[in-house]
Amino acid sequence: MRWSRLFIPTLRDAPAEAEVISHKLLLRAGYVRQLSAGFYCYLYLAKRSLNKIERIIREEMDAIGAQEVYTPEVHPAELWKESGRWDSIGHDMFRLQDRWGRDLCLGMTEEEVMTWLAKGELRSYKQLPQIWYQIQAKFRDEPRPKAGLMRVRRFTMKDSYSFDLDASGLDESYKKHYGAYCRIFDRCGLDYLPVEAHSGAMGGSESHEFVAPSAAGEDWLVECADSGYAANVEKAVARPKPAPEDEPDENPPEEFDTPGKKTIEEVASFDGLPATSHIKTLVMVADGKPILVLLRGDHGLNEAKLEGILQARELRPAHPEELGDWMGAGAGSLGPVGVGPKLKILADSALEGRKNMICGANKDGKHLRNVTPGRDFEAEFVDVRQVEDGDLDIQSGSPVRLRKCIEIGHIFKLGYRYSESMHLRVLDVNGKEVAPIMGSYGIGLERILTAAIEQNNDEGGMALPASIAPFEVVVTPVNLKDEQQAEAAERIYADLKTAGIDVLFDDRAERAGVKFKDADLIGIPYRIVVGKGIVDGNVEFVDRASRQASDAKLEDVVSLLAEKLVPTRS
RNA sequence: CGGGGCGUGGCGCAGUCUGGUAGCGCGCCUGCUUUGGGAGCAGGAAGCCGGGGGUUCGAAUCCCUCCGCCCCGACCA
Repeated sequence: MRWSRLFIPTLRDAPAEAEVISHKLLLRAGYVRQLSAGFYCYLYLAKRSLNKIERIIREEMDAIGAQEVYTPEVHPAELWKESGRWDSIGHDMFRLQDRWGRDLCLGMTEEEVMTWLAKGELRSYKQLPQIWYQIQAKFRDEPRPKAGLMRVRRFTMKDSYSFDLDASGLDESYKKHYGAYCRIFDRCGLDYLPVEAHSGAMGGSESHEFVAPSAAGEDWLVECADSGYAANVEKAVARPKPAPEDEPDENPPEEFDTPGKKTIEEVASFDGLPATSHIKTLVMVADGKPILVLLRGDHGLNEAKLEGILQARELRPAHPEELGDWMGAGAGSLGPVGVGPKLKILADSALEGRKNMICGANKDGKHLRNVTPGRDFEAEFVDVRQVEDGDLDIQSGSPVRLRKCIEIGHIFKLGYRYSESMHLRVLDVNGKEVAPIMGSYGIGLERILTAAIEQNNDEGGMALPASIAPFEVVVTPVNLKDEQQAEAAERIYADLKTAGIDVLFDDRAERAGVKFKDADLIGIPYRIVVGKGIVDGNVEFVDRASRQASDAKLEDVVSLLAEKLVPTRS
């Protein structure tokens, strides 16, 4: 394409609304423009790049035998009522009504529609397994869209769904996706890794997230270099840093005054014991029912774990009034002694076997000392602790590390949740009705672009991997008024096109500096500069990412580039 | 939803405190010169100062109200 005819509105200054690097560069490089919060227009360059990502995904999905389909973005409410998610999802779902007042929603994921489709058509085990996928807009009314394309209200998703006769079949489908996802992200040139993940509102047993480490990410990845362990922090387990030995005495609990001391830190510095000797008492409300959750004073609650243990749909901290009603004291003076069996008490496993700890007395301004779990209160011990940097890995015993990352894909074993709730059945080999077992698998296309930019940029702009850059190479004549340069540049452009290379020809009547700056900004991986050297038959070949430049013969440059592109094309 | 910030030509900003009829840089258009890392000179176009209401002789500026955008938190497949 000839740059002079294209709409690539680059900016010298980043608009003030942009904070993260990828957002700034997407705007500056003329990739996107924002329509309103969480809604973006994709301009020519972004669309080209997304098309390439789409193509890679399509090739790899087709390669595992998945079949591409397309379902409507607007869904009738009935389907979502059938699965129960019309009520459980809440404000994240865009809802609307048609002219007759019938409830509809915009698709945020497609388990319901795909299960409906399967229900109408699948009759026999002989038709299984099936994997159906689509690449389509998804809508989620995020409470806070942010960071450019990172968290938006309309995005493009590759979503696929597998239907198998039994668990081992699902294993197969799951493995196929796992492999396809690795190949997709490899081909997109991302630094990424699969991690064990929390299956959240999707339900189901096994789940992996594919994450791209990046400071701009919103998720935390827990990893251990020695064992290779990697998990989302929502799911991660590790051994906590040990607490000092407890006092061995066998004294009963004793109340003492702690006027105005509310946080663990305040109480600890008041009573002189370390935070690890305190019990943090939280009152959570799970589907309307109060639960007491206990943690070591220096630990934090992992709500995802708790939600999983309780199988709760909705989990929230208790309101201050509720604390008064249930506990007789406010936050900062709560404790488990004397509370059971009225309230269910869950204690984090780090409290198991501990003695003589300090907790709130359920009287404002008072705490108890010499509190021993198991003796002074009964609790069920569970893992509800949020893993922290420096905790010890279960396998290797080495410290784990926390890193921020961007979630780019997620695969779930759904089990029978949707086939049961929506009554999907096929006949098995004995002529008996059975529910197929399902999996669902998603990739966010814009997240791939965002992660690629976050991972590949410098002060000059983006340096996208060749496989997903909008163009593979830009041809830059330094001075178009120089006939020899103009002619050579035209010829290289034509030859590159003939060779099937995705080439952008910067034929604009701009000075060389402007062209270089723009080419760097929009992130084209290779640049061929046609300048004064052309009198000796030389052009310059520049690698965007490394900024390394070398001379090449005019007649060699096309094959030189073609060779470099080979690994990016498979 | 709670807290904070912002809204002035396409982009970045000043002007608002102390009311007097809008300015700077970049970009854009025309011409000439220039041509290897965002050129120079000359000329030019472009703004209901987010919307509405009020105060005032007079409002970008003061008051009320609504809207939008960004950040932190809550939330989040």
